[in-house]
Amino acid sequence: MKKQKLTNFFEDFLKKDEIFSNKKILQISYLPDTIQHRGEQIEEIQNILAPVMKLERPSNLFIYGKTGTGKTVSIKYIINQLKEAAEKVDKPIKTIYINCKLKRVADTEYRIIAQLGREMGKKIPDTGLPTDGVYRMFIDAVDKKEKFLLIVLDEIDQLINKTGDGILYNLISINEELKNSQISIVGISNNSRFIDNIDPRVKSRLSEEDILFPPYNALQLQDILRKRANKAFKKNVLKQGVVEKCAAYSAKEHGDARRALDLLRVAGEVAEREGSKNVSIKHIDEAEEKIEHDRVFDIVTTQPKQSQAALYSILTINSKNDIILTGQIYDMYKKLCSQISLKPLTQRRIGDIIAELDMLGIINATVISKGRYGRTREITLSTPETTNKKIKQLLEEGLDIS
DNA sequence: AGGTATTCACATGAAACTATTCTCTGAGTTAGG
DNA sequence: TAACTCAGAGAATAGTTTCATGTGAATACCTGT
Repeated sequence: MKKQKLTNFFEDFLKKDEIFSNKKILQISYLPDTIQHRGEQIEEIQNILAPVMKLERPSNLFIYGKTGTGKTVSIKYIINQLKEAAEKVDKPIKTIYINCKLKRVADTEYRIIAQLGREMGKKIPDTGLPTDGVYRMFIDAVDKKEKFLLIVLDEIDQLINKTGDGILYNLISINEELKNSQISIVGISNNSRFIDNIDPRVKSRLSEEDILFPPYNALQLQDILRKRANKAFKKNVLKQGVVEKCAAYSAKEHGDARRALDLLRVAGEVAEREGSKNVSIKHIDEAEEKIEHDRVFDIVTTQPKQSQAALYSILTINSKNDIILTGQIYDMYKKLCSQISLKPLTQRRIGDIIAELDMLGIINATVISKGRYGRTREITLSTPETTNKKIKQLLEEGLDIS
């Protein structure tokens, strides 16, 4: 009896595959073979980088634009083209793409240089070496024979405000040490103000050229979505208005194509799980909710214990009244710590943790001044009541609270 | 009444410290010739 | 004598703590009317 059920389940599961024909296409890692609505920018970048084919050093380039405006896709597309072309005519051109946001891979000066060195074929350990030693290794590797190196640093703003702008300065000055080779740098950043906060000497040299990727508007998003959806979904699966709704939703949020694609994919998954044969607007609403829900849960469960404890304190106080202040949280937190025998952190640190939770969008914390009665953060929760309860339960398990 | 000074309750910043992980180096040890 | 082992010095990094300084506006305190 049981066995029967099981096989049926899997059979059904297979049959359910009536929605997607190729889900990969909707994933963010997918590289489309043509890029829509970014022709202007791509052409501009190509023009700037083109001299490298004649073995002249192209200008350093700085690209900025909000998330999901096609920066990464475009540059990857161009790099691929360049690689192919260089191979064909046998020019010594090498490109390296590094995403500076990747935790524990490329988010410090040492790791960036180590990563670059590895790309050049050196074996560099994760730790233990002095940073300037790694610089030497990298420079030696590059300069061994004549070549042109194009380094793309994606999400460079994350790196800089974590570690300062020393890296950029060093990286730019490497050129002076190289005898045979030359380096050009392409920096990609999400926020355009970032460039104003760096050392002016570095600034002028890094952004010899810069290019702005504007957000997509709703129509462009629709185009992009439709093109990908045609390949990703089976025929006639998407109901009328689905693509439009996805596009509208994301256009509202500063034209983030990544979001829109995600939304479409999750909507498909929701429909699939439901056993529905097509994706309707209802599924999009559900997907929207699910994405947010998943995001919050994911963040909460992956936080370190101390942050979880702080969050739990906030949730506990919240059930009594609605305006919460830093001091109250700290008191509650200390009580909680002795209860679960956790070594309490200082108030200074808890203040930072609260700021972090705010950044992650789990809570809303605003600094307010209450005049004679001091200055503090006023904290409210950004998630609905039901979610809060679930989060609290989750934390109780994680923190072993009886 | 109107203006200035205080004061609260933290925020915010910088530096120093701790613990962990990892490499490199050179002294001491071992095993084979 | 070459190969191996192992402890100690140095580094990088994440996560804190310690110390120092900053801050916005409700109140307390004056001051001249």
